[in-house]
Amino acid sequence: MDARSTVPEYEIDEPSAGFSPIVLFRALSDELRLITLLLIRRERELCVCELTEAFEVSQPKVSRHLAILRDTGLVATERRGQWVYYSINPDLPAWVLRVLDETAAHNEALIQSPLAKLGALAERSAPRCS
Amino acid sequence: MDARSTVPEYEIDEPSAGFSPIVLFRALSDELRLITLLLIRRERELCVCELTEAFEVSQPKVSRHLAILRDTGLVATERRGQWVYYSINPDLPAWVLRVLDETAAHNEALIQSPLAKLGALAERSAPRCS
DNA sequence: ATCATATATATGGATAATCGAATATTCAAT
DNA sequence: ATTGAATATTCGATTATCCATATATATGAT
Repeated sequence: MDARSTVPEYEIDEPSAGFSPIVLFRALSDELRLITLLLIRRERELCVCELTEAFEVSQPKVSRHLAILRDTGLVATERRGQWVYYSINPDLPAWVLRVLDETAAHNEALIQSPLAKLGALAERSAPRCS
Repeated sequence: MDARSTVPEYEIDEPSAGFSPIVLFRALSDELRLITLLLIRRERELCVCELTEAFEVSQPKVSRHLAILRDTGLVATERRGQWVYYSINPDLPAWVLRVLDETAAHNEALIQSPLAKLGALAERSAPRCS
């Protein structure tokens, strides 16, 4: 019996080792997580407060989903001052990147609204948090 | 508040209309479903009893997951005699096909075991059920 | 040290996903 | 019509997921 195939809960064995597609798809199967990821991909990097603003949801909610994306290995974090910036994990396997590319290219409407709320801030150097 | 974004439970509004990535990824986030889909993609078409054999799991379990794949719009069914054959939905959006291609190409190990149990039956004309 | 801001985590409850087992349904053949 | 094989569905129970709320940690400034 191979029925013991219990998919782990967002934990990955090694930091960037084998990238299980099940773990990947499970991480992408939540709307807020998927949009968050696509938004980060689009904006290069975003901090928690910016995402909280863009989505108009509670900060713990954003933080929790970001933690899942991080544990899955999809995003990397960098603390700068009091802010934590999330970006696409540079060590992401190429095929995963292509999956994200396809998803982003054909679902632009997904990030439309939060992107508008972020404002055209491609050139910002400090987070636009309150 | 846009917290009312409750992702429906494997039901899709129109048969092959807009293909929500969240619904897609949710369908792919179960191991048995993903492997089933990749196996069907690889073998062109498979009936329930073949899959039941390949996975060594109960028939209702296979059937249930196949129903989810069908409701999601990923697979199509065709009844021939007493058997129901499942195949990749020919109307699948191209980007979804590419996601499946990438996943299949870089996770061949996933279907290795069930594929072996199926045996080399590329030329079979009748299902290899019991 | 204290305070304010940004971020992370813990707790409990509600909802959803999954399973095994039992039962229906469908078709083909007799 | 009855039987048998293939497939589908229902049921109750278990488990996983998600949320809101509250609280904890971390950083920077005073």
